Amino acid sequence: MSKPLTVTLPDGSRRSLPPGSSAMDLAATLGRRLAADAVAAAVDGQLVDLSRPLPDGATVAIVTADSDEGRAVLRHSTAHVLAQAVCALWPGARYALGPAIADGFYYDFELPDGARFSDDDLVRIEAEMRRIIAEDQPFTREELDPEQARALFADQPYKREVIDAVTAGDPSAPPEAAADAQAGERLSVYRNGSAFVDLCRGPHVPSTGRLGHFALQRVAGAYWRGDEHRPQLQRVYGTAWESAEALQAHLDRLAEAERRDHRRLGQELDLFSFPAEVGPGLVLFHPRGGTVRRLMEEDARRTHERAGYHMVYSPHVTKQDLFARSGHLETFAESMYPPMELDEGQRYYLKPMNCPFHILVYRSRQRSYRELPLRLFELGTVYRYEKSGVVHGLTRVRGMTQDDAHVFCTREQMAGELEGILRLALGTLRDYGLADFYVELSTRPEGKALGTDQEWEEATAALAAAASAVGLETVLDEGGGAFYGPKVSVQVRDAIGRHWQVSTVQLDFQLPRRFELEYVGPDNARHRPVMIHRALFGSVERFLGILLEHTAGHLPTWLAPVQAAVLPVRDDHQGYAERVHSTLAGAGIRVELDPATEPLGARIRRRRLERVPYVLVVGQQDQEAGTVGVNRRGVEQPERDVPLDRLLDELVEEGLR
RNA sequence: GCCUGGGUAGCUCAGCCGGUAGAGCAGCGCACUCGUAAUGCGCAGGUCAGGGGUUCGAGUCCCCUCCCAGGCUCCA
Repeated sequence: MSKPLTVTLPDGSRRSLPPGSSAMDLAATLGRRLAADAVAAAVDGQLVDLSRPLPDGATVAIVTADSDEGRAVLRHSTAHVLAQAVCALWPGARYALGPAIADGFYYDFELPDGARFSDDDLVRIEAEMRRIIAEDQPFTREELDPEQARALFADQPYKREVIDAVTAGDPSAPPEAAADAQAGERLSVYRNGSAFVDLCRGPHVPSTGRLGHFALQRVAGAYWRGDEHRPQLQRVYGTAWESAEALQAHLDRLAEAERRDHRRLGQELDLFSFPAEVGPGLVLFHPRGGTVRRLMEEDARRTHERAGYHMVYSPHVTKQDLFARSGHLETFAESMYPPMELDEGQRYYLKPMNCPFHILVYRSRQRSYRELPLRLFELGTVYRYEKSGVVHGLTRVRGMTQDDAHVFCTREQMAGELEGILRLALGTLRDYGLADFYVELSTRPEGKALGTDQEWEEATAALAAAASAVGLETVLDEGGGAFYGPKVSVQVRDAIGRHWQVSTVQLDFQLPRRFELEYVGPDNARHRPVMIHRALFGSVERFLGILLEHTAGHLPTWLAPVQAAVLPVRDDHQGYAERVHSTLAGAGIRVELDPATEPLGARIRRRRLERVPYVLVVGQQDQEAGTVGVNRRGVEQPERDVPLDRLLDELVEEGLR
């Protein structure tokens, strides 16, 4: 008779169990519900199968499917079932890696004879997976030494490569599916059903019957181990959840993101388009989108002038020498449009950045310390030759306009300038209705960075200080800085929880040196200024895209291309409608009139779908009383008999800047 | 750049085994004059992304190019 074993639960209490008890046994003593929801256990912080015998004295937490860890186990187990199904349907298929990822899982395959998956195949695979799940096959763990594992996976070259990498202690071994083994140690495999076995660290759910709330989503090509020189495999993506409700909620979130897609809204609201005739990543702004953009740009100019910036302009093309001197041709050439040959071999480039021009403005004459900080601002249109596979709507384009500025200052002024810029950025973002931010601090990149360690440290510290001064949560992005300096960026969380990089602030000691910038100090000696690159929107186009997705097209009233529509109930109210229209238009409101050529309900519907903030209905009573019926965006019930003066005040207050 | 899947009317999409193009919405015309999310009838609208090939015949099959989507790689 061996002694009972004792384990500690997460709340600090202890339990005694018969010797050899597993986590599943423990869960059963804690409650039937818990046992039913359990998918794995955390033993001393290590995730293991529920069936694993518990060591005496361990701290044990039961992991349920509705936790992040539990969902990861669920998803990984579902990925195994996916591979099992594919192997059943395509005998001879090779399977590579199949980890859990955010919201789901994937598995990479190489099918016999170069076969490929189609959408119909997804349906077949899913049916086979449901069959496997219905059989409630147990997942069983086995441990093998490397030689046994190689023999077991003799026909699976990708698995053998993983075994070799893991047993060799290769640090580049794929962590997502690697067996948790050191060189020379045993490897674990998991079996379920009679035919399927996969190299895997685990843990897994006890049996396939625990799975089922999943959906296969799409197929995609993916390079083996992310290397574009290696074979490209067929990847199947899916999502899996702990319950039908959680799965449905996720699918609803995806549908909501689809409805908010700025490319779709851009078309529906007639804001912009990307005609094939123009080229990928190149935007055409229509009148309404043009209005929004004009308002954003006017607002940006006003804000920057108030903050002590000077407006400058620079050309779209320039000679090669300028970008050679700035270093862009060395470090950025891949993203530049090819040059034009002009004037007996002189090469001109489309500009991918504005900074060299602003530097030349600075350098156009001698500068005194009394002029610093000198802040030069430009809505600068730049062109970048983004790879064809990466352009995406307004958020990744080949031609864009940055709200770009360069601040030239002394080292002493640097900290104050950085903090001021961050405050300006946050104020601007709040004006657009964005409220949930954090700051990301990007440090020195590997390899390609210019400058001394000491400069990088000083610059990074200055940025960190500014970030903490504005009181925002800061996340470190190791090695994410530009080649010429570290970066602080403001990340925005949008209405459906995604985050986007918007404002960026970069410190630069390099360009002032390359261009030999100077100012004359109070000591009458020449000094080198520091340069700060910064953009608040990032690019106007991209920011508009983010804003459209965040607001689902309900731009703040001050940005709405049409702020109000006036709808006469019948033809004989047309005269009064025209007076309402001209009153609002005269006050600077963007207002349109919809004559009574179709039923009122149809006109209201159209304007609501257009997201017009104020839909104004005027009829007999209004005409007699000098009032309007007001439909406010987002409000179901209209408000009747609103005096025109009162409405005008409201519109001016909300709609004008 | 790579992989896969796409491109049919302004938009969303149907179009079977190759037999010569269809719907809804939008547009235009006429009628309707209406108090809160789609009035009715009619008309027009197409180089089926572009080019080449196979075929008696191609939206449909094959090849090339362009563009789009989702991934992969990249993202100063």
